[in-house]
Amino acid sequence: MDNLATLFKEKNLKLTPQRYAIYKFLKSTKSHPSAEMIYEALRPDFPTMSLATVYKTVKTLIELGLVQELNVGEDNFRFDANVANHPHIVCTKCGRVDDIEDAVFEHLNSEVENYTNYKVNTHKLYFYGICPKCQGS
Amino acid sequence: MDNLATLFKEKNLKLTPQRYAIYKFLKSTKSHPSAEMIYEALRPDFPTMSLATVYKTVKTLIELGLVQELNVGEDNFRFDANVANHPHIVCTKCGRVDDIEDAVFEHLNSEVENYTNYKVNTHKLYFYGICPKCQGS
DNA sequence: TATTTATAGATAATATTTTTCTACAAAGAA
DNA sequence: TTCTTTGTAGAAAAATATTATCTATAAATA
Repeated sequence: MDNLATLFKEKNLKLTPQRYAIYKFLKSTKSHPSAEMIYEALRPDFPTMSLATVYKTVKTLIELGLVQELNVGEDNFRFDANVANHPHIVCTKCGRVDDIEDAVFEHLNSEVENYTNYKVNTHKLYFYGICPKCQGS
Repeated sequence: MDNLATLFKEKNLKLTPQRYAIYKFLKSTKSHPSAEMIYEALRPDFPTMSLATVYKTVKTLIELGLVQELNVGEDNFRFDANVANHPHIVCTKCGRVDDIEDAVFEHLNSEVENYTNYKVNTHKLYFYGICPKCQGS
C-alpha cells in the first residue's frame, strides 16, 4: 500500500479513496470483473462514485502497470490486478473467468517466431471449456 | 459457391447479393476486417448497403460456421472466413492482424486440463509483436 | 399469377467507453 | 495559517459499437 502511494506520487497522481478502493478490490478478487461489476461492487461503500471514475481509474492503473485488461470475447473488457502474464479460461456455460495458475507458456513466443517474420513480444491465451461446477449440473 | 447456395437453402436463408459479397470479401482477404472495414470495402459496389446489414450478415455467417469472430483486444470485433482454429498475431505498431499458419497448438487444451478442473474444449491464442514491415522502419 | 416468406435498409435503441466541464480538495508556496 | 496551484470526482454529454424494430420489397413457392 505504501509503495502504491509512492508510485502515485512519482507520477504526480493522487491516490484518492476511489482509486485506492478500486485497486484494492481488483487485488482482492480473482473474478476478473468488468467496469460495471467493479462499479456495482463498490457502490455500497462509495454510493456517489460514478461509472466514469471506474473507467478512468482502471485506465490509469493499466498505464501504471498495476492492472491488465482482458478480452475474453465478450462485448466488454475485464480487468485483472494480477499483471503477471498468465492464461485464462472461460466457462462457456456460466461465463466465469479463471486464471490458469502455474502454467507457463512463455516458450510459445519463440515457437511462434518460427512460423512468422514477426518479432514476438507477448501473448494472450484464452481457453474455453466447462468449469467444475457446470460439469456437475 | 454452389455449396454455399446449398447451405443457405438448407437453412431457409436467402443468398442475397449483399450476403454473397460479404462472404466472398471475407474469403478473399487475410486482413481480418471489422464490420466497419467490410462496410467501407464494399461500399463502392454496394453503395446502398447499410452497416446493419453487415452486422446481421456476419452474425448469420458465424451461426453457419462459415466465419469466426476475433477479439484481439480492440474495442471492436474482427472477422475471419478461415474457420480452422489457428492463432493470430497482432502488430502492436501498425495494428495489422495476421494468421499464424501451420502452427498447431491443439495439444495445449489437454495440457491446460492438468492445471485446472475445467473440461477444455477450445482456445483462442493471440500473439503480439512487431511485423516485418514495422521492424524495418 | 397470387401468396408467402425472408431480408435490406432506415431508424431507433442499447451498451460500452470516452470526453468535457466545473467544483472541490489536497499539496505546496507565501 | 492563508493563498494558490493542480489533479480529480462526478455529472452530463458525446462517441463508438452493436442490436432490434419496422416496413417495403424481391425472391421463392403455390
